[in-house]
Amino acid sequence: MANQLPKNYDPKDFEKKVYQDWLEKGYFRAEVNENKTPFSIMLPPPNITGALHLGHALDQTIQDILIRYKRMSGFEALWMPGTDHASIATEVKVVEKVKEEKGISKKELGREKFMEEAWAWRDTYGRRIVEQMQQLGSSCDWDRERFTMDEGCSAAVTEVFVRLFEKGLIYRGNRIINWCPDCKTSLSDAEVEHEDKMGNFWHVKYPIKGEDGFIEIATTRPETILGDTAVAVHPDDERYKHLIGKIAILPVLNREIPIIADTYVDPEFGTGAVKITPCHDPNDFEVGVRHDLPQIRVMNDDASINELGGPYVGMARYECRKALVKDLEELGLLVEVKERNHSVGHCYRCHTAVEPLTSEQWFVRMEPLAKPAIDAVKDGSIKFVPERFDKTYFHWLENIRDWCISRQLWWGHRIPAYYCDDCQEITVARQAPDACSKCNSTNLRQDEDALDTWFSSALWTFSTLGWPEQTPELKYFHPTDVLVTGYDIIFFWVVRMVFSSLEFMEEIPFKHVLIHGLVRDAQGRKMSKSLGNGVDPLQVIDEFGADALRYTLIQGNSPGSDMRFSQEKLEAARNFANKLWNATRFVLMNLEEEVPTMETLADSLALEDEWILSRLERTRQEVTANLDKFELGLALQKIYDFTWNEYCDWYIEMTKTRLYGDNEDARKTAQAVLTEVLKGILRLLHPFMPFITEEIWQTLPNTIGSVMVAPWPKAMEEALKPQMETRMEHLMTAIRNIRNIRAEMNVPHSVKAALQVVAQTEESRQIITMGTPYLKSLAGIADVSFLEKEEDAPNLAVSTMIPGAQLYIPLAELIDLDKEIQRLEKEKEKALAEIKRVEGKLSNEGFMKKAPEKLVEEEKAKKAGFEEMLVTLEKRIAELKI
RNA sequence: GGGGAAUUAACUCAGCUGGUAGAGUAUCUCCUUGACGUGGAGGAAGCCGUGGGUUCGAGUCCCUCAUUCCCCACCA
Repeated sequence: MANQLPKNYDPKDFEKKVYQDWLEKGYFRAEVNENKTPFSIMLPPPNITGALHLGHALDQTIQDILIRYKRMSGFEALWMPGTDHASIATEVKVVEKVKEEKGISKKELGREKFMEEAWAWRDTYGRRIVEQMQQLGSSCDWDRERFTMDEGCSAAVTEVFVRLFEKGLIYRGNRIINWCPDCKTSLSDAEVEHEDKMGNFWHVKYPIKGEDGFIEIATTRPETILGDTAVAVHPDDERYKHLIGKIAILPVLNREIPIIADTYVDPEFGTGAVKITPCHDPNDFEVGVRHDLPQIRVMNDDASINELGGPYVGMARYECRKALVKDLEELGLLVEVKERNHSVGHCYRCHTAVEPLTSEQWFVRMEPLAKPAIDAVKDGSIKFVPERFDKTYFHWLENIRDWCISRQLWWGHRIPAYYCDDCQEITVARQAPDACSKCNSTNLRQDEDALDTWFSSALWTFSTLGWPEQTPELKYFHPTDVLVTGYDIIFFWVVRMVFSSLEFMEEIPFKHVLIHGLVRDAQGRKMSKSLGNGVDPLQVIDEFGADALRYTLIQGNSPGSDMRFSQEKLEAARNFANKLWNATRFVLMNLEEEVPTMETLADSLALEDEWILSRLERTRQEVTANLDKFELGLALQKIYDFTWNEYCDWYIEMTKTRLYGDNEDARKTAQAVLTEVLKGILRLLHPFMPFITEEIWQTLPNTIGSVMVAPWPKAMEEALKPQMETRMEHLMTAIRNIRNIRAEMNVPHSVKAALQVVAQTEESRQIITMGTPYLKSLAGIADVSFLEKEEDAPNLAVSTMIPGAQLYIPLAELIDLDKEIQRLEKEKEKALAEIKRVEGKLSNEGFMKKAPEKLVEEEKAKKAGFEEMLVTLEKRIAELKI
């Protein structure tokens, strides 16, 4: 007897060991191998800020399935892992840590020391994330692990910056940007989340200089009044035409500001007169440029009011708002306050309300880069799965504005720009220059700012493969095959990878973008810290195992849509693993020392052997097709159905007669097929549930090495046996019907019935003959006999049928006649309904003319079948009624 | 304001290119049959959101409406 497994499936017994074994054997390693076709996926690098959550688990499970599937299919499969420095998020965390441990600010600590702290953080948390990924079973090539701030990635970042600068696609300028007063840094448009909030709409009147009148404006942010440098009206607005060119007096500050005409103003909106604050509103900034208005920025970096804010200096922005509104009221200049729904931008990291303000920053000119990125998707070079996400992608790129890439942070790639203190020249260079390129001064300062995190992740597909060097890896593995990510970061990342790769590699970064949804809690809510409904993947793994977690995340999930995560689903997944585990135990305990392979069988295959092998091949075909179309949920469902419903519920049960019988050849054949099909299941299931499949694989005879590197099952057209499948279907129908009758008649288990069969066709006779052992073992039949003529059929019996044969079970002493008549009447109703339905179709001229011939034939055959059934039923009922 | 998605059995969701509706969970009945009670056998349960259209035929394609959700947007 071969190996044994413990009675209950307990993943804790082996998951760690199995993973360790894979690692040691180097199975995750991918090399440049010209004899194989490459297949590569770049892991979206998790942030080093924290722990893995279920979203990561989903993201990585999908990638691991694809990678394992391709690896088994003979590709040189590279899954490149890594982590992201997450500039803002990490800096905030490290600042907090420093404050807590040392009681000082980052400025007090100094740049150098601060960076040391941040690197220490990276070491700790970067390591932790890798460990977590390994628990999940992720088969990344860890030898190639990268970090967005490692030497190579940093060199790529500098190279890209310099090249874009030289090409005129990066520039420095004083523009309106999004400012987070809490993180104290600028943000790109993508990093701002807009939220609709109920707020006030304050109507304020500004006096007109030298006149008695006023001009009334409306604002949702009164504190920005301090920075007003004009009032604008529409040039055609009759109400205000006479005021154009006059001077308004800014309340409280008493600054004189012009009343100007600009078509930007919508006369229908608000009062039709707009306060213009060039430093604190993007539109006003444009108006200001057009009219050459002064720029007065009234806020500090923490959004408090600066010295230009007159009496409000030092106040926080909302404090100032309150005070100013009060003052306006006292001055009699506040006309009214209306309630108004408007959208307020928030920082995507700390959720503080973002302040638009002017600031000196670095930008990437987007228009020339966006165009080729749009084309790459339009011409089908890059495909989104599901397709609809290309709309999101196009919309974003078609409306894109220049990308603000500088951040007022230390943790990140420092901008390679050097300022000359003497002549103010800016030198952008790959290496710190010794002297100013213009005046040769050595009074140079490097820009203090760091780059947007996404600037470096945009290069991820090629910076990780050695770019700007033309390494063999880069040539071999790029473009990558699939990018797997959530729909929430299409803007942040996908878009930027595409234009970066097109610009610098002159090719697409990936061929497919597989988009998945969010993992929500059982009530469908987003998982979040504040709700406290987050689920820790490690805890799930601890309780149910990584395989069950992976199963839960994939089962019933279709690309692009969100999913709910619940305890019940985990239990179902665990139960499936347990089922497979026990099926294996069954196989193992029935094997003998020598197990023949499929090639060395002495006996011919039985009906159920051919059937299960045919079904396995069909399943293989479907699963492979599904995987190729990224339909992972469907693929898994099919493996599940085959394993549980066909292999366990039918095939295993049917082999028992041979396994426990005296015929050694038949016994060995059953053993061989049981093992063979189980191996097939393990290989198909391995990408989804790597641990249990490996653990089981190792216990089976005639396996070499690991299931992880076993070949994906090859096509075996010759295994398809449609006739056997049909025969089995009929036999299964017979067995089910008899079981059904027994259940309805409440026949005790101990009572074995005789079965008498009237077979009209040779085929049905064969099915019953071949199926006799199974009718006995699975349907509680004592013996089977054939009747020559229908007239010989017993009267006091229950009956059922399969195509071509009537089956009688004489249970005279047990059956309730009325009940049986009732049962038959019900069947008759069903048959009548079916005949009616089919007749309807067949008498439909259109159907007969236009439907495919095959379908018409099928319907005709069905009709004949039901009519035959009806005749038999009617006869039976008549007989019983006597 | 623009775009997208969802609406299928009590619950959570599948359902590819149109051909008589599926799974898991829950529920009901029975079963300690030599892998598994994390199990086995059987059952009940669906006008596939509304109204129209295309078609011989629509859960599946097109339009309308309703409800819910998501994304985008410089409505001062």
